[in-house]
Amino acid sequence: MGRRITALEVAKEAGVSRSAVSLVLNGRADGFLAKDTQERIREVADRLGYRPNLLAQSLRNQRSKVIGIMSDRAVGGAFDGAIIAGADAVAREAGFMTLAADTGGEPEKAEPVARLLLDRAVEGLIYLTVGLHETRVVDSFLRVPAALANCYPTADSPAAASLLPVFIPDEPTGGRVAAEHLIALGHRRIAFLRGDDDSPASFLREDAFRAAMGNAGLPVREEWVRHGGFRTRPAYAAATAVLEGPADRRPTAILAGNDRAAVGVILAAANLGISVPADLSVVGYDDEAALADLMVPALTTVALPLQEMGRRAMASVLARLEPEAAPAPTSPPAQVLLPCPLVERESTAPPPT
Amino acid sequence: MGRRITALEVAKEAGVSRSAVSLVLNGRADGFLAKDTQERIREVADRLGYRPNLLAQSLRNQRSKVIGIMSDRAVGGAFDGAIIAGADAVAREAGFMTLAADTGGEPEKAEPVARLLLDRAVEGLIYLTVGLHETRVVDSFLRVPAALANCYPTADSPAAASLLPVFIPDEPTGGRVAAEHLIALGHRRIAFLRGDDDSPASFLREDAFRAAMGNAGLPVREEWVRHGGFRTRPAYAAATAVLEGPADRRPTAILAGNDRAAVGVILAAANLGISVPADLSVVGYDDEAALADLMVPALTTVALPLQEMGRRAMASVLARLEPEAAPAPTSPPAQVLLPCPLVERESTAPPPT
DNA sequence: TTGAAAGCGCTAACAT
DNA sequence: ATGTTAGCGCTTTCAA
Repeated sequence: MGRRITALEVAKEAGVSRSAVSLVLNGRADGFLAKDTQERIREVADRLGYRPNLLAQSLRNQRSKVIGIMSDRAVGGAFDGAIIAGADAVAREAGFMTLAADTGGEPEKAEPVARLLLDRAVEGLIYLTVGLHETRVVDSFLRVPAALANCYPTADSPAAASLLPVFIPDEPTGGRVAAEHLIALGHRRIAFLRGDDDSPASFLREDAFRAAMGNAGLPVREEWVRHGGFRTRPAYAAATAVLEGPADRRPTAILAGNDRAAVGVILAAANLGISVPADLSVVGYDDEAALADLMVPALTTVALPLQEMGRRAMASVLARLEPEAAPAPTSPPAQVLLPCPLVERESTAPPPT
Repeated sequence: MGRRITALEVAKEAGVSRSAVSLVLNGRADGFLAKDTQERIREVADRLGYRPNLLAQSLRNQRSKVIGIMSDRAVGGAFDGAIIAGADAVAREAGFMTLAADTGGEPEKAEPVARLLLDRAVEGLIYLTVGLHETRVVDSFLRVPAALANCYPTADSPAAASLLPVFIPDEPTGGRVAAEHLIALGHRRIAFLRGDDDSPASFLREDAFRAAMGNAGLPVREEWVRHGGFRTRPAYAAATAVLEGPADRRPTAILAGNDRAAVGVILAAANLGISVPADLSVVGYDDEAALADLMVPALTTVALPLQEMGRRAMASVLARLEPEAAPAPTSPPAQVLLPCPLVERESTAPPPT
């Protein structure tokens, strides 16, 4: 492992002082150093393959240019991955790197992990969760600019946590749009499969469904509003129950709790000989990568703004770090709802006549 | 943002020198400092909430305790995520953190990204790819202990790259095991859907299939060996073609190129009224999270050792960093094939009689 | 225009 | 058993 070139060596080789090197490489040399001296220094640095030691720079400048990202599950899932990707892109744009760590699903690890990140001198912190839910904000998050993505503070979080910017999906609108899509296609007999009970999104989506039906003057048949969960198998069972019976007495469309549940619905339909979308329209939720667009028929669904949550959370942190570069809105709203666009694919069509 | 406590402040408060603090906190104090002094220092450090600045430590010790992980695609997918998770777990175990970055799919970014990581003083480097394939190893990877996961060096890589430890799935064995599973169940009419042509895994799996059939004295029907790709839709079409015709003239089992293709097979079978696994057994490959175990019926598949590749790659790097702690095997083989275990679920059964 | 010097927070060899 | 000192690589006054 070859030793790295230091600024001092560049200075020697170029026959100048190491402050000269520093000045030139930081673009502060104009007016101090002769143009050709600057040029020579740059040339030598290049030739020697000089690269500044970012650790030393960080220490000296008290500025690490690193933002910490914490996830509540093992970093690596598709959901948190997309959020991190969004955050990372924005960070890199601004010359920052991201340092990611996860709590491995153990909430009590949040504080120690955050401290570890802080020990590495991260300048800001982002906490994100795989599914939308409440999170207890730990004290470390109040020590630097921070933001929450896909989650919001619990009531027992430190008081100041309520000031943290929160970026979450606009589930009410997403749920409404999904229902309205079906209604606009002409469906009147629409079933709703609610997701897991421990997710706030499940109820938000159900409420939105009911509201949309009400707005359209359509009745909600309670026997068609059932728990389907967030996984394929239970949804398969729920869909089978709803779909049994003659064609004129079953729903012509089903809104599933999420994409995995929608897969269960499609599989159940196939098993019953019901053709999607000719006889039954199916709408998922999440636009889960490598799932929704992978079904045959491809799944119409509502996309979660995963990347966008990451992007916005990072932007909000960065804005507080460099006020001049990206002036924050006068009074940033504590909670931002990001749109969940409908992604129309093949699994929805007008109802059979 | 509250200022952090430094070791000097702890020293003052405890009425000792800052070297005393350093010694105690690094466990080198025994024999130098009185027990009760040590105790007092620890107590004060705790009370003040002192935490060493890891940046300063890294600079001083020339030891950052950080390993860089590079991925060829946007960090966040399920495949690279699992590899990173494995690597990260091993790193954390050893008191290291990981700094992840990706090339965003642009090979020419590999070098600059690696340099960025090196500028942050990472002590080692791991390169991983989402799918198994060749990669041009960049020079930066030869400057520190490094390893490759799920990929191997191209011929035009620097000569020294051939010495890099490589951790890849044992596709030949995996493919063989999949075929033998079907054969052991009693299947004789087995079709094979090859994956994408640009993946070495596709051909490795096909060769393994042919070998297993040969070993069992079973004929390979060329019209049942077709290109199915790695995505659902083309596989759906290929499976439909293979499955048309009367039950006694079609295969009783299909080996798909990967799990997504297997989903296409299952969907195609459903569409043709062929029941899985009663009339047709289906085997996937990859054990893609949130896909294989999510189908109904759940997919029998061959698991890729994703986490294991990450784990082993990290262990290999760490071993060279701390020779005493984890003595490397005398002469580590340059290329390690990691087993791909069969995961038996519901989509396979004995053939119809 | 340049160079010397201080200091970011830490560790370790050395002197006391 | 304790304190002093030098230095990791860098930036930034300040004096020359």
